[in-house]
Amino acid sequence: MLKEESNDAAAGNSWPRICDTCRVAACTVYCRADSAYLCSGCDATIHAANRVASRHERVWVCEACERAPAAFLCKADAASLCTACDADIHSANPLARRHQRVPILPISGFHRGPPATDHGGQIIVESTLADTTEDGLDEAMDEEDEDEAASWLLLNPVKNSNGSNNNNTNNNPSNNNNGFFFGVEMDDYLDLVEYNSSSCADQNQFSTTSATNDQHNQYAVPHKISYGGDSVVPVQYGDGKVTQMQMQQQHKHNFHQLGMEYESSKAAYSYDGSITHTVSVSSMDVGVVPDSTMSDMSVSHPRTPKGTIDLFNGPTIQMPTQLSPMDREARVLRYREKKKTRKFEKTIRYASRKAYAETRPRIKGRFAKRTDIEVEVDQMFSTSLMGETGYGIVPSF
DNA sequence: CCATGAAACCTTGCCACAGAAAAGT
DNA sequence: TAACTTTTCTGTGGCAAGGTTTCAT
Repeated sequence: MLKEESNDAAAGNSWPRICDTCRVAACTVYCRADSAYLCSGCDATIHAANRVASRHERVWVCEACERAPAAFLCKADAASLCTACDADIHSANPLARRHQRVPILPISGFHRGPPATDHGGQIIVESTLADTTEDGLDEAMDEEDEDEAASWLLLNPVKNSNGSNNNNTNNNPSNNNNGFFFGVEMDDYLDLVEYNSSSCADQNQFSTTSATNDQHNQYAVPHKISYGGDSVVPVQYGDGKVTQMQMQQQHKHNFHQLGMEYESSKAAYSYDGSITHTVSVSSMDVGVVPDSTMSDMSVSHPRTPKGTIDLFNGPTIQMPTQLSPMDREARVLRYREKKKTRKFEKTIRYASRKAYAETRPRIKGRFAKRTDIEVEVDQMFSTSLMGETGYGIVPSF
């Protein structure tokens, strides 16, 4: 099975293979026409340059070794794997052998953002026209966006001082958090990490000055690189429409981004700089909080004890106290870009775990212990299935 | 227009277990 | 230092309980 959350590769430019073009970022795709390994940004730049370039066939780099072009897509893991890794991983144990794999399809056209697979395991290629269809609506919402975006710019001292968007009852004047805790998300949308880059010499590639919108898109949605190997499986429900629940979540996400007003939240923060151990992220939050953010945090910080968030280890993010008009405009623009790419679908990070969870016996919704008989039956089933097909198939329900 | 109760909706915690990562030898 | 073993921790889905919001009266 694939390794989980190994961020080592992302830390300190120790990627197995870097982009052949910029040489500052990890490669994510391999262009067959150019025989080049490219990062997302360079891939977008190069292959959006002209029609000929856009026809170059590319494949994702193997998510396991991150060195070779992917040859197979494992449906169970939703992972793109090279031939060697595929053989290695799927010969590890009988369960892994049951994973269904299909030859990976090349990417063509101009794709933007991270790899995503649909239900059929095919790569979703975003059209450059996608944005233009939103323009009308986007313009209509510009004014609203402006206000909303402004509310996100908590660094605005007026906003902070009047408390209109902050129910924080802590009146301690020395408290400079002002939403910084909750800025785990805010950070993602406003790229405050960039302000940290100057004080943190060993920042990863995201702090490079050539941050394009494409790179921002990497933050906005889970990306395979963030997990250093295992896959991300976006989940859509039913006909793919955003559910009411998701809409509400978005609403809360928009207006209670800082968690100050979200009363039902279980997160128990204390504003004197400590966090209690009851921080809880619901399953819905998984889709709301970009995982890349979480992984970014873990890039430089080792795993913390269960139930804690280690926000105070490591370098302190320096918050600018004033924003110039240009800074503000840039932030609003970036905010809008990310708003377009927000995804509220629940993200399944480990499809194999999902498969296990779905097969697991339950009592009133809770997982229950498997009896010996059930284990035996399961083993018999898997053995006979593998005997018949040679390849294992993860059962679908 | 306000108060009250009911209904609908939403959030959270719980459970077992495979597997990844860390820690120990 | 490498190899191996043990321990710790995470993520997964369905249900129930309890909290919140909405609506009718």
